[in-house]
Amino acid sequence: MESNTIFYLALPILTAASGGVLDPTANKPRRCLSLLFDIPLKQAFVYYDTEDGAGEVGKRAIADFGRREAAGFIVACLDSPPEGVAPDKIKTIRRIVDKEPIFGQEDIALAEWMASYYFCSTGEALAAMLPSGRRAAGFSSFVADDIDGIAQAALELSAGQRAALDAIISGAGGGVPFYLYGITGSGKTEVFLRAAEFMLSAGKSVIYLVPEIALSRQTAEAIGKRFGDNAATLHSKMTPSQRLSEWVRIRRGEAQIVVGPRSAVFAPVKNLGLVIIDEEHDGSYKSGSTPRYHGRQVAMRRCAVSGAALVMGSATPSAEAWKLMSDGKIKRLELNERLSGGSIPEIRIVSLAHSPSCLSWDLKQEIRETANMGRQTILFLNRRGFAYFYYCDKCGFELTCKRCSVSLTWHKNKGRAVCHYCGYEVVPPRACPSCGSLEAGFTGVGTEMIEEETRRAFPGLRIRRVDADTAAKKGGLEESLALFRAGAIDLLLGTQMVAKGLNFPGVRLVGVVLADTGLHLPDFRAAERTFSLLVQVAGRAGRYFPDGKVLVQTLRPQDPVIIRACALDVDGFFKEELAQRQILGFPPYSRLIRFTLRSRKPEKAVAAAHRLFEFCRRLLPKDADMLGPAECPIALIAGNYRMQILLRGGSMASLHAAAGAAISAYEQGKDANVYLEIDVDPITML
DNA sequence: AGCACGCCGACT
DNA sequence: GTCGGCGTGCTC
Repeated sequence: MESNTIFYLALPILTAASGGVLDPTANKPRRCLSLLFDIPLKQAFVYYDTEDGAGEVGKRAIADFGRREAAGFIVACLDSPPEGVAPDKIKTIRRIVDKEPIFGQEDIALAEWMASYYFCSTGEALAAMLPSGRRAAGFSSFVADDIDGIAQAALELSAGQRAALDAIISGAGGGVPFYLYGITGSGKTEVFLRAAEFMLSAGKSVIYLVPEIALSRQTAEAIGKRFGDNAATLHSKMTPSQRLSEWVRIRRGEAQIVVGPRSAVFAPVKNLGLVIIDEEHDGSYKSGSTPRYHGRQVAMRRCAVSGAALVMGSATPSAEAWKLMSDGKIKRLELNERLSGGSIPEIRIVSLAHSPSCLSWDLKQEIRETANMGRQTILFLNRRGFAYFYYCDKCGFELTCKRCSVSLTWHKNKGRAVCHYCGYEVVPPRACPSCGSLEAGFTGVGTEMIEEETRRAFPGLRIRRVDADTAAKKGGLEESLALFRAGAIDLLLGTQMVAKGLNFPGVRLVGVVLADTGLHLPDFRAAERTFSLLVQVAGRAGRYFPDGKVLVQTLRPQDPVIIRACALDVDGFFKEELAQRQILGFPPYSRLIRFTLRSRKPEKAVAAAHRLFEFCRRLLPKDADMLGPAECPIALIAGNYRMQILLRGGSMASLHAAAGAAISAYEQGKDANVYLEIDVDPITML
């Protein structure tokens, strides 16, 4: 502020009598604070501390920053202004926010590690570590609450559970993470909870990570029942101030077990002994905005630094975890008995090829039968909106990129099908390249369309659709689920969100409307996601309704992914999938760094992408290559055109170093109107 | 990132 | 004549 200068110039005359300029301490160097802000600038800003010298490392401070006021994180205290900063430019802190530091030295070290690994600023990393710092934006995930199972300890453990628990608490891994692998209902949760109880009794703290959607108030309550005041939860329905008060409780050491989504990995627990990652495969562990960290990666770092144990678990591990288990870098603990009594339901594959409707005759028949029995149906669509892909109705042929093995996406304005990994494009063939049929082209399905058809086919049924739009209204999803549980709805239709209804006692039939929609996404993880989703649906469904049925509709009943998912053949799936990944050079056989360049002007984004590409090309290690530059699958978002470059290498260390060098070179003389986004270990590439 | 300054197009 | 678009530059 200019007024500051004026104020100081005017001050001596007014205050000379009371000390002011004549004060002998006036020339003494003043104590300075180094602040980091939650902005993409990788630079600290120096301020004078307040008169009382309340500034301390780890506290937040409000300061005049540019033309506004902002809260910064104090990361250093200095006895005098540092060289290189003009002393007359230094302003004084407005006020100190915290009575006690909210970050310790180890937290700042973790933020610095995040900043270097994820190419963000340390200030952004610190902000992400606070409960109310950034909005926790969760996406797809899949866990039906097992409230009773959490609240009450099982009386006796199975042999498998006992063995797994013993391995974990004896520290048999010697620093190697554990993986609890077992079908739904095999009692993973109980092992997690017992391991947690053991750590607590040993005076150590526990962080229990769950997917975003799993963290309802009910789950939190069940955990509270089991652990009492010892537990802190950070769920999505909490207000920022509630989260902060939980945070403070944890930091004071009043809660030793913290349950929460990915951001809970930063919980400021004392004496961390164990981190649990439930449903390890879940995509919501990866942050979708800066800093784009992966909860699992941060957990591994925290555990490595602190010596804490790490235990993950899922019925459908990620391909990364599966490979690490095969290589012996993660210790696999297998649970293969089904404890909860439920049996695997009948899972039937129904072909939807040549069907004029998206509800097959078989599915309609089963819906009718279920309704006649007075029972309920769930129709499940694994992708919302419309997914367009080239498909031959006659032979099932699908147009994919030869280099990347992902579906090509239809570009109406270009009149071409484009690969969003490498940029390859073709004019879609008029006739099917495989069988010559003319019944080939771009097709798609969506929830609205299915709702319409279902209502037409079953005018007597009480049908409810839940998706992102309807659930966005407050209580929309909860209300629908409550009505469904109460039997006031006969058929529930929707995306992932309906999963919580899978274990309701009235449900008899689960119909997966189109199992292969996900398979057509331009993403090398498409098969993995589809597989995981189907196995989870089948597993959950069979848990509580032994007479239940699962009908899986697909355009490709012969697809091995679909067949293996319906047979719950996890080993078979990964054997083939990993072989495929190895051939194509995708993770887990390589590591990826993704650059996204966005700009108002398409040509600027393109030019910037090519400039960055050149730097990368010159700096890339020998075991690395690049895909792109290509348009992003969603090329235009909010008026910004987006281009992407994918770096792919054998080791993250060398790839990361090259990426860092390329970014620095690119930043010199870059176009101000192009924004570069960096995603290390990306999991979605839309 | 956010915010102000500054310079060119369609409106009360 | 002005309101308002977004390109440019800066933040101790």
